Amino acid sequence: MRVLEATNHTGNGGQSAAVRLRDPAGKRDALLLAATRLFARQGYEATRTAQIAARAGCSEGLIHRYFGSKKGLLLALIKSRVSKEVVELTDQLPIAPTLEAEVLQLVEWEVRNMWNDQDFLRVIISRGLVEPHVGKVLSQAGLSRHVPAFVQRLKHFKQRHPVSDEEMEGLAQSIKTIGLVFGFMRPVLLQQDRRVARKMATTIAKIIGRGVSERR
Amino acid sequence: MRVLEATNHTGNGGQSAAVRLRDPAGKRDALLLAATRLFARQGYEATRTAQIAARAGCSEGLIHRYFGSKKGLLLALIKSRVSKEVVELTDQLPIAPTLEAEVLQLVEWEVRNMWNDQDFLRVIISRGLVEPHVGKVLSQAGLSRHVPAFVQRLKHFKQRHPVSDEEMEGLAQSIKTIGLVFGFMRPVLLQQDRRVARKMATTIAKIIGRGVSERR
Amino acid sequence: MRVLEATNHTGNGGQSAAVRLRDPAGKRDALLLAATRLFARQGYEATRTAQIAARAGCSEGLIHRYFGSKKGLLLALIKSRVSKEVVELTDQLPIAPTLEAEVLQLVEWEVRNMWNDQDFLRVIISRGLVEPHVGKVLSQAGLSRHVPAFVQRLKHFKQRHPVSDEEMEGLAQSIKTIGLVFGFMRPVLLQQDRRVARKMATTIAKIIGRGVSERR
Amino acid sequence: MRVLEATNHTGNGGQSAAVRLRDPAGKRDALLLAATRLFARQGYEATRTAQIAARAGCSEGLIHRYFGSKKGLLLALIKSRVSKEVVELTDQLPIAPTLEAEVLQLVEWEVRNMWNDQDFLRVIISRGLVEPHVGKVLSQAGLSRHVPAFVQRLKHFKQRHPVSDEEMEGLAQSIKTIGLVFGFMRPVLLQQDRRVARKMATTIAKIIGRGVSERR
DNA sequence: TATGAATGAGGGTTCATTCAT
DNA sequence: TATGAATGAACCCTCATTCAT
Repeated sequence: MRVLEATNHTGNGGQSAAVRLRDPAGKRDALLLAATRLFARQGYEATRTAQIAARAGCSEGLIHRYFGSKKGLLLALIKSRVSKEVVELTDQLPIAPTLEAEVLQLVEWEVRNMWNDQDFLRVIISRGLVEPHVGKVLSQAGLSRHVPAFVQRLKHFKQRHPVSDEEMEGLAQSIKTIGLVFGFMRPVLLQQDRRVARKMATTIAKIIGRGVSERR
Repeated sequence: MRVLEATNHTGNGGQSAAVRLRDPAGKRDALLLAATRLFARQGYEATRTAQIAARAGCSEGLIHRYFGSKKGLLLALIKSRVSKEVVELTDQLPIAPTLEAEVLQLVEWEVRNMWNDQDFLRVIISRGLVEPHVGKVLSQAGLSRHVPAFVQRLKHFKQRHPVSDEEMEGLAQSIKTIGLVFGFMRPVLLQQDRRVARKMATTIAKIIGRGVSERR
Repeated sequence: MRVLEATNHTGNGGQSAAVRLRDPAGKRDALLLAATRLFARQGYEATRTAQIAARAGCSEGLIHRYFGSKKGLLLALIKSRVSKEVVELTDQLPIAPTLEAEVLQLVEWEVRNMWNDQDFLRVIISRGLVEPHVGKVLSQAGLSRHVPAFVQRLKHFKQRHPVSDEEMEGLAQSIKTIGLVFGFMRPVLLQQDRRVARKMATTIAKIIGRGVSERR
Repeated sequence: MRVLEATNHTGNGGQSAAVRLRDPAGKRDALLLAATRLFARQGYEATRTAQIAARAGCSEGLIHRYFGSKKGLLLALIKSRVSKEVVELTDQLPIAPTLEAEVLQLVEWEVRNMWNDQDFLRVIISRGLVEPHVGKVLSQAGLSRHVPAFVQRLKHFKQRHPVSDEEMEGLAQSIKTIGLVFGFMRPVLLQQDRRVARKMATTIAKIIGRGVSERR
């Protein structure tokens, strides 16, 4: 019972389905995809290489040919993810009219992102607790991603709401923090209802928004 | 790469190693302690029962006599921790004069607590990602602990700063959230400098404090 | 949940039941009894010393004090059985009027005996297959027991039915053989219906009886 | 007291031991063969999987790949034996001229067979005493095999020696019984001299033969 | 005498990795 | 290139035996 998650990556649509052998890049990707899912749900150690191969629809030996070892597969998986292009924030998210509204929409965006990235976060958080080397990449790929972009956007409101650089950084970090906790930790780890978590995130976002916009 | 961790952790000073001690409760505790430490640093799967026994200064067989299995040891460890008495908050932390100051001191207290509980958090977070059953206890033992007490304390300021119940809850949750991220996730998982993290927590605490105390 | 098969062996009926400690001979017997039953039903290797102690209502350590080791217990068990007094055959079984009737009643008696001795036979047969030393005692305690007595009884009919010594011996051995197979092997090992087996034994006994009494 | 039993039993003569042979069916058979021998001589429990693998000339892991577990190996061994084709009796054993001679030759044939099957009988008898499920197969594979064929052959003499169906069945069963006791139990279990046992079987066979052929 | 806490050698089994095909 | 049969190191666990109490 093989689950073929590997779809055509070569784009040679006309090829017979039965002769889909010889597709190195496709198998590589299939292995990465299968490993991400399985490592995320069962943990790295509890996942068997045989399982990964089965899910990817190829043989165990290929894991070693392509990635050298099970650990090599894990590292490749993380690397491939980290090097993924950062989506251009402004392209998909216009700046809000007020600072409070901006904080709110950024928090909501983050919460959504963290939820969508849950498989990767599961892998990297559980491994990061054990392998310091892996832990460090979480800064880049998880909790610092977009922070400069956030700061950039928040600066638009500096005129009306003069905020120190320190507070600006704090604000951006809060957004990431809330995203992590209410988009991932609570719904995924604690299995809290997702809507409840999102609601709470919104409430907090409002408090924070008020905290930076209101000045004595 | 096997780390052999000592043999005498029971603190029975100059006693010869060959002596066969008879101390059920002591050995039980020693095993729980050793397991907590090792599970925290290497992960549950990567920790060998032989290692735990060595660190606890007793034989491997005892793990199975007392806890049935390696997994039983993990569960006992979690249970014993969860059932630990919650420290009476007010006893050690007088209520601050202003709401802002209270928020600040609670955040600092939380950050400190999370840091001190890091071994337990490491274990329960990495296991919780894999075993849903374990994940659920984190709600009680980690992220909801003290929340009612926080709310209680914050109500003292209701007169001067009228805050809705929803916001009150959000406020308490923020404190836990900041504690988790800046007391544990950043310094432990991301290996960020502890003082930097604490500083950032303070900054955010101030923003939040202002957010609830200032009203339009 | 201890099964106390050990009843009072000291005969000091007046003793309080609660103070039944200190009864060496009783515990020894209880251990032998428990071991026989368990070795018989589960096999020697699969039986745990803890199980034996529990069934005998005493501690594991006692097995080693009394018998030195688990194997010592097995050997003691066999020895105690072998040295048991052979019941005087004639006391309970009057000689039949004819040779055929005598063969028949001896076969029936043997079949019954083998069935009653099944626990001991189970132990000694399964161990005998593995330990040559143990195997040898089966000759004495199982398949040769009473053979001389059988021959003695059958000689009463020599006058009317002149049978060679060789055939006399063969006749006695047949009786043992039928007893073993239809009193033990078939009902116990093959789980054949006991009455069916007994019936078959009777049929064969008659053929044999005829074989020695009829002469050309 | 560990007995190290060789390494090369596969009969692949001068081949280097380091060569990694690829021969699934061959290894499977080698494991079954090695296991039969070892289980027979030392008992199932006392036989180590490492020992079996060594004797079969392959690795321990293969036992689990092919048979799932040590117990699976035992069951496979029994099954493969039971399903073996029954040799056509008439092909190798012409019917004797008289009933007495026929009984005699069948007994001798059975005694020989039981002796030759001793390894399988050792395994199945000692296991059958412990596992009822296994015990049942002995009926088919041991003590009932050929019984119908015996009856068939004996019917040839019905004209001259009218024998009831019941006696016919008893006669066939006697032959199996004598075969088991004098071909296996006595020489193997009791270590009685084989020739002595065979002689005794012959004597009894004659008595029985006379018992069915002579009529009043 | 009797207990049962403690031991530790050794077992069956798993699984990442290798390599003949 | 791809496979999966074969390996073997190392794990968790069992249990007869020892010994402090």
